[in-house]
Amino acid sequence: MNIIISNQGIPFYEQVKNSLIEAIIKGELQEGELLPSIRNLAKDLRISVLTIKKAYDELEKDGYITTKQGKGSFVSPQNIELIKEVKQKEIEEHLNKVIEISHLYNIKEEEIINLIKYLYRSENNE
Amino acid sequence: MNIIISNQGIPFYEQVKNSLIEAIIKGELQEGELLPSIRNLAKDLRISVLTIKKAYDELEKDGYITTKQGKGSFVSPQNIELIKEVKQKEIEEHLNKVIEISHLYNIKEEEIINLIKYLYRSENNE
DNA sequence: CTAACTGTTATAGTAATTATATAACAGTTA
DNA sequence: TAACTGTTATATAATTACTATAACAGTTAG
Repeated sequence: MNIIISNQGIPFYEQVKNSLIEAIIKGELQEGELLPSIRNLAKDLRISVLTIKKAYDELEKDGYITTKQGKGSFVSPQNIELIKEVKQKEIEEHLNKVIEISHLYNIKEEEIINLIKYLYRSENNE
Repeated sequence: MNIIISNQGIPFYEQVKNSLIEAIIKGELQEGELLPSIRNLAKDLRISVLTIKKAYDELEKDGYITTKQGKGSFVSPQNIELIKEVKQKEIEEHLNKVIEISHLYNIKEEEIINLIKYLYRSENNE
């Protein structure tokens, strides 16, 4: 598992959280698997234990992991469909903003669709 | 011109800024037109003069208005194409995030395109 | 010129968020 | 018991957003 954090506006704990969610979704972290201890991860990333704890707390709140004092944090059984729904809402929010701007500038639906097709292919070829 | 601000995470100065940009784009504020004085607008919206000033400062920095001490702030001649380019970059950023999530969840391009067509129509019927 | 508008700037304070170090406390397990 | 886990308290610092107050400065109509 690869977690890289950088200092660019996005809080450290968010970056850690997102990296772990991604790893879980990609299957790099399997159900029941033990996460790095907050102390170890903090040492590896050279940030505070409390910052890692905050990330883990949020992951637990969101149902991705469970934590037990003295034992560690474990990947929860994942309801992929549920996660997908959450992510689809995120997609909708982004698309709504796209459409809001499009209407303001009279950008046609067709243009947006072409742009999506273009971007979709660029990313696939990475 | 209608500016409404609310206390929901988005900074006041951003809301003011965005409202004015929208008004300019829609033509509600014409080139050369005098904007409300920072003091009046602050009084109307019941927020600090300095917050309005911050919004106006950013609008000036971004080329939407020009401000002269003692006279007021005026809508700049708009290079609509330039603005459109800026906004297209915003659109691209949103779409890139959409695509990032899509790839993570194996959501097909077709699904996204259908979603955008659907959202496009819903907004048109408002 | 003065009054009444404009914007500008300085000072100082509050509040929330993010991040930190240190240290003590508590559960688990070999 | 030692060596891991996570938890909690305390204190500090930096940044962002927002505020009030007040003084300073340019513009313009009367």
